Formats: sequence, C-alpha cells, structure tokens
Amino acid sequence: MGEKTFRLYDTMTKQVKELQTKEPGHLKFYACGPTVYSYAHIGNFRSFLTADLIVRVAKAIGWKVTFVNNITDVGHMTDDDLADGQGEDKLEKALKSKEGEHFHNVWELAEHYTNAFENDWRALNLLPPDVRPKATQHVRQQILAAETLIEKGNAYETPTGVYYSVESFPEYGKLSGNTQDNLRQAVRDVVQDDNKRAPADFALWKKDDKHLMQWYSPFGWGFPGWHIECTVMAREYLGDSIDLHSGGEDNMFPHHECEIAQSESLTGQPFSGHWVHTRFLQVNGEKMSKSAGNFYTVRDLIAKGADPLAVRYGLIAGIYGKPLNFTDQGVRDAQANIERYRKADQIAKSSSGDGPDTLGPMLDDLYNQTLEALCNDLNTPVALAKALEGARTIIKEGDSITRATGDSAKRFLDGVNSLLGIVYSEYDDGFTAIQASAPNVDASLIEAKIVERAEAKASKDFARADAIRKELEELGIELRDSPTGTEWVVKSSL
RNA sequence: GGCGCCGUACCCAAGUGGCUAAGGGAAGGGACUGCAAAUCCCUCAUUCAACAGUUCGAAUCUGUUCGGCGCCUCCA
Repeated sequence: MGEKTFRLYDTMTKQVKELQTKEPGHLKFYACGPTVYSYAHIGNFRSFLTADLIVRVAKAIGWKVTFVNNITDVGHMTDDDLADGQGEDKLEKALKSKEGEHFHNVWELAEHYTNAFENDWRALNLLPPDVRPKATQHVRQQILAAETLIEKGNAYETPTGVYYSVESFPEYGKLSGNTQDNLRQAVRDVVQDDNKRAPADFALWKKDDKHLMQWYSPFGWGFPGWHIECTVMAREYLGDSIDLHSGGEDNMFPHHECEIAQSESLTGQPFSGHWVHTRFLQVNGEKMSKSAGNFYTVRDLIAKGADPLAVRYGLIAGIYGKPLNFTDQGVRDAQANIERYRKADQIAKSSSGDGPDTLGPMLDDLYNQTLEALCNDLNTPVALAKALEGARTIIKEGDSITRATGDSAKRFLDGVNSLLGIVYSEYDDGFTAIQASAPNVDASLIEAKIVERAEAKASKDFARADAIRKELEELGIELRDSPTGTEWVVKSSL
C-alpha cells in the first residue's frame, strides 16, 4: 500500500505530477485560509474542500500529514492602496457596515467570523487542521521578516512603509506567468506610488497610526502587508521548505507569487514543492464573490433545509481544477445520494445471522477504485461514482444481510467516509453546529399522528390515513411506510 | 494590452488517441404498496459547439471560427 502514488496538477510546472514529501511519508501542507470580515461563502469552502480531500487521501495512503490552515484576521486594504494609503481596511469597512453594528470593534468582528468559519468547517465535515494560526498572533515574526528582508537587500523602507523589491528576485512571476516583463505590459491604470521603486513592489509593512488594528514596530505604528503572514506562519509551523501549498485560483497572483519571493529570499530554499489551486465555483455560470454580493453561505443553505453533507457532496461533485456550476438542483441531486449512504449504513449496522460474506471482495475492490480515482489528480466525480456503486450494492442486500457481509459493508463505508466524508460527520455536533430550520413541529405530535394513521389504516379507513399524511406533508414532514413501521423525514425546502 | 480556463444528453458532470461516450438528477415504463413515498429492475447522447486538418483510428492532437468564464486590483 505504501507505494501508492498521489498525482496532482502542479501550477508551477503546469503538469500533473506525483506529490512528493521531502521527509518520507510526512506531508507538510499549508492552505491559505479566509479573511474573516464576513461569512465565508461556499466558493471559499470549495477551495478548503480540495485541501481536505488532499489531507484525507494522503492519510489513506499511509502518510503522516501536518496541515496548516490560517486565519487572516488582519484587515488589509480594500481599495488601491498604492496611491496614498487611503484605502479602507476590509475589517474596518465591515465594522461600519450594517452587519458590523453588532460589534464593538474590529477584534470582536474578526472573532465572530472566525467562529462562524470554524462552525461551517465542521458542518461540512472537514478534518480539523493540525494548526490554525492567526495572522494577528504572528505580527512580531512578520516585523522580523520585514527587517531581515531589508538587511538582505530584498526590501526597503519608505515614508509610507516597507516594500519588497520585485527586482531583487528575478524569478518573480514563475508561478503565475506575471513576470516583471509581462507586468510592465499590463495596461491597467495602476496609480503610481512615488515612494516605491517599481509599481509591482508590494508592502511588507504599512505605516499608519490611524489604523484600527495597529502595532508598534521599528518602522513606527502600522500593520503588516497581506502576503508576509503566510510566509511567516508556513515557516514557523512547517519549516523553510514545504511540500504543498494550496489556495483558490485568485491566490496565484499576487498572493502566492509574493509569498514565493519573500520566503525564498528569506531562506534561500524552494518555498513549496507543489502548488494546487482550486478553480472558482460559479453560480449559474457566474463568478461568486464577497464583493459581488451574490454568494451562498453554508449557513444559508442549511437554513433552507439543505443537509450539510449534501452541500459538501455538491461542492466536491466536480474536479477542483475546473470551474463548477453550483445550483440548488445540485444540492438536491446530492441529497438523494447522501440518503443512500445513510440507508446503506443502517443496513450494515442491522446485519444479523450466519452466512458467507457475499460482498467483501467486491466492496474492497470498489474502495480501491475510489482511492485510485482520488490519487489521480483528485478525480472526485469518478470516486463518488465508485463509492456510490458500493452503497447501492449494500442497499440491495437489504435486511437479509449476514453479519459477515455487514462487517464488510461497515468497513467499506468507513473507508469511503474517511476518503470523502459523505457518509457521516466526524463531529458529534455536525448537524447541530448550525441548526437546520426544522419545521416548528413537535416530534411527539408527529408520532401521535403516525399512530392515529396506523389505526385508520388498520380499520381500512384509507381516506382518513391519507388525510393525516397530507396534513403532515403540509407541515414539511414526509412519511414513509415500511414493513417495520412508518418513518418520517423533514422535507427540504430547497 | 498580458496571462489562463471552459464548451459532452433536459440539468450537473467524468472521459483527453483505439472495446458498446462513467456516474448522479430529471423524465418514461415495470416490480413493490390499500394508494403513495423510499427501494429495486428497465429505457434515456451512432454522438462530444462549428468547420478544416493530422492519423489505420479523435470527444480526445493541430488550426480557424463561434460562444461562455476567470486573473492581471480585495477576493477561495
């Protein structure tokens, strides 16, 4: 099993290549986290799910994984800050907005959205990172990094801040293709900051004693630049040279390009051996973003009745390297399959009786095909198809499942869940972390109605039985008769 | 102006040189059911945006055209 190779597209070399670990069997992985000035949307989570799947696959092939996912809780400039530093901070801006009225200050606001992010993370059943560092807790290291870069001749101080000199790093642009030559050809109306040596130079530190979040540094009061936090935190928790770095496609430039320049200037070592970028999630064929205001959040979808695992399923239903068109219909499609897994799980757990294991080899084979698909550049559609084939096989076995077959089924479902996270949640509070807007109907009332209907059915009063069923349906409750009794489920309003 | 992605059935979505173009949803038929729901079985692209070319052979490679999207500025 140890020889299994994990192949992933690498943005740097523009090809699918084997993911390798510098330390044998130990993957060091950094995934850029969210800026916590608002609720993360499902597009953000698509990118984190890519990271989650990578972690799961790495573990499945026997690797140890150290996974770092940061929180960007320092606001950075929203507008073009090149000109005069008058750009408004994202956190400050959020504080002034309508939602911001609930918070006393930016720190509270950041904390609130950090907690919300972590709740959504759990609801979507992402494995916890080994470290979740916050930018604000690493300001000292960021200042030190800026000082070191000045000493090394890669950065310089101006009246407005400390800037990294792109000219000092000839390889700038090797990740995104935005080389200095190409950037010069850009025809954008970038406002020139006279204090900077070159327009592409970026801030390591901004001097600003009016900023709501500010720290004291050798350069005076101010706050760190956007890119330096990841350089510093990746190095602190994973070392000078990491195996894999991931993010959304928009992180390629400038963020990751700048990280490479900073990190490699500081350490003299290749920053990351592999780069993975998740394509944007689209909604009805259009880009979704916080600024565009057309975004779905995990909590909104759950409030509308979506099963969190179905949201997860919907988000991994396409290959991470291609745009995925997310729709309500997609969640409904996923819901049907999530229910199949639940049914298969129930059947596996209710196995009884002696008899041969009729499914073991077949399920083992399907598990291997699922893993194989994921090892092939994270081909989730094929992996989901293979896994589902196994679930359907188990369901077909039904109540007659033997204990031996049931054990194989359980092993299969556990295996599939460890790979894809779609059978059951890792978290006890998976479903309660964010409570679905269950209809305001008392469970005991429903049970009473079911009993009443059973009596009506027993006395062949089908008109009355159907009336009760319809009554509950209008309350959003769906009844399912089975040989062992009547069950009820909450109907999704999606 | 620079860099890049995509166009496969009603919808979502694999496949990127060679058996009959995965899978899910929807739809239609059947089994089961008092009737439903759920579940199971069956059907559902001679065809991969269009055109031209390379090849014994292409959805897969090359070129052109049309259409959609993204980055270059905060964004996953």
